[in-house]
Amino acid sequence: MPDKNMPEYNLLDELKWRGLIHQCTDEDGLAKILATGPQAVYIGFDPTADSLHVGSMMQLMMLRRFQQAGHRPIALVGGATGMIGDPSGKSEERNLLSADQLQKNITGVAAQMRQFLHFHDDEQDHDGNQQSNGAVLLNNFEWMSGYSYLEFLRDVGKSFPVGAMMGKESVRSRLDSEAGLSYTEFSYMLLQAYDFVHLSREHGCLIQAGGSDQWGNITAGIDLGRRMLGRQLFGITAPLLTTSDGRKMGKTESGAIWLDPARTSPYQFYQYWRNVDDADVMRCIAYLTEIQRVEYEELAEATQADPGRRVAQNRLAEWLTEFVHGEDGLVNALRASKMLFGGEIGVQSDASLGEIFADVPSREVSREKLDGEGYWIVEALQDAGLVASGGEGRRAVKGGGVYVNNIRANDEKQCLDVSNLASATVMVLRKGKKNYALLRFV
RNA sequence: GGGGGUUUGCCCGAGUGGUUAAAGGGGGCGGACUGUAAAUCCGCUGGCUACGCCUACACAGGUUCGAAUCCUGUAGCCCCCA
Repeated sequence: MPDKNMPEYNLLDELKWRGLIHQCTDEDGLAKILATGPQAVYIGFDPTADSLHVGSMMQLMMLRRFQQAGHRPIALVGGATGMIGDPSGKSEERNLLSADQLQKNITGVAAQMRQFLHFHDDEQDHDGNQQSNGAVLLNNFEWMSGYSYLEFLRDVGKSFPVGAMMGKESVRSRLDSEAGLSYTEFSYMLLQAYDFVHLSREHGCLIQAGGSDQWGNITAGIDLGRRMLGRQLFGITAPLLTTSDGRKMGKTESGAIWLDPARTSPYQFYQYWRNVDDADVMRCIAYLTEIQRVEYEELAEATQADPGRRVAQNRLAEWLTEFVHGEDGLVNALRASKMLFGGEIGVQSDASLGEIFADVPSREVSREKLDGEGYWIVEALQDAGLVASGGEGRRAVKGGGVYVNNIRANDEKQCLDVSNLASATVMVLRKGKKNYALLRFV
């Protein structure tokens, strides 16, 4: 139950001002059932990796917002559907995952969801009311694996007009393309549609949310619900998180931004958000954070007035980093940012350097290199992996793009020795603005 | 099956038998400026044990003191005729 003492808060209004409603099957109907009491809401997650990335954050935050409004979120991981692969928005047939990999992915993803959702029914709220909207994690493999092909065709396939399937954008675009569409992928829609029916029947779930690319799958589920159960289901989609020029957010040249700190360190995560374009930052804040409307307006105004200060970017980066990686993660990210974008790196301890430069690639080099005539800087750059060849290294130094402990080195013949160490065993090399590498002398 | 054309560095694209490691552009990488931005401007952009050496203009051979540039063959792409 929603906390009676909380200020009355209308979920749909909240979603609306945040721009989170892209499409909705029956908004008035949805508003009505939301008003009647707690509802179960489901969003499906594709376990394609053992970590979620920022693309899934939208969906998780969506569930979280529902939960905060007193509703029960159902996070569905697609153990079964993941074996098939959703063709929506994909230009090619997907590789199927092995059962082992799938299990690993589900475990990893489920752990991350705890950051966003409360999974247990709380004992009682302070009015003594039973809190009963703990999130539920389900895996559709549970009900799909035992379903025989024949039964499925009789129960589900029978209620599925091919004409409607052919009309879906996801199918059509693939049929017209060269890549084509396999029967397996074509059938994906039936599985997801059936999930909705199953959840409706077993968990009383009437609402499915998702990204706008899920519209076709969601409406398929709604149709199936009407046919099989004679029940009115609802669908709501959020816009995709894209940049102002239409590219998906959360991707960099070097890959996706993950929630798992082992894949994307808090520092990288923080930096990604801090560098969001002015044109995109307010949308990110609305979509991904719980920053309230008043502050949102202030940030928008501040950005408009003086974009150079980047108050909105900083706030976004700090909010998200703390939310996903905790206070420690944020502190580390801030410390590393300060060091990496600051001036000269003075003498540090090995431990603190190691922590700050946790993301930075490091190589071990024999300490003897520093003896005698020293360690030629070009060779050091190569050993650190910052340049591919000696020639490139020389050019980089000549062009003024190489720094040792953040001090520019401009002599290509320079040799490094013990005095260039930033800590007992570590030297910090940098090429250009942001390319760091550590050398550990052992 | 016959005839013609084309093939250049990460990509596009110039190229005279002799400073051609190959014009120009794009991209990439540095630098300046800036907001750890965009735009702009500047430099670099085959390798090396480096004032020198090596490998490069589809591939293999040949003609030349000398070839990306001429000849022959092979392969890829394009066009025309049957």
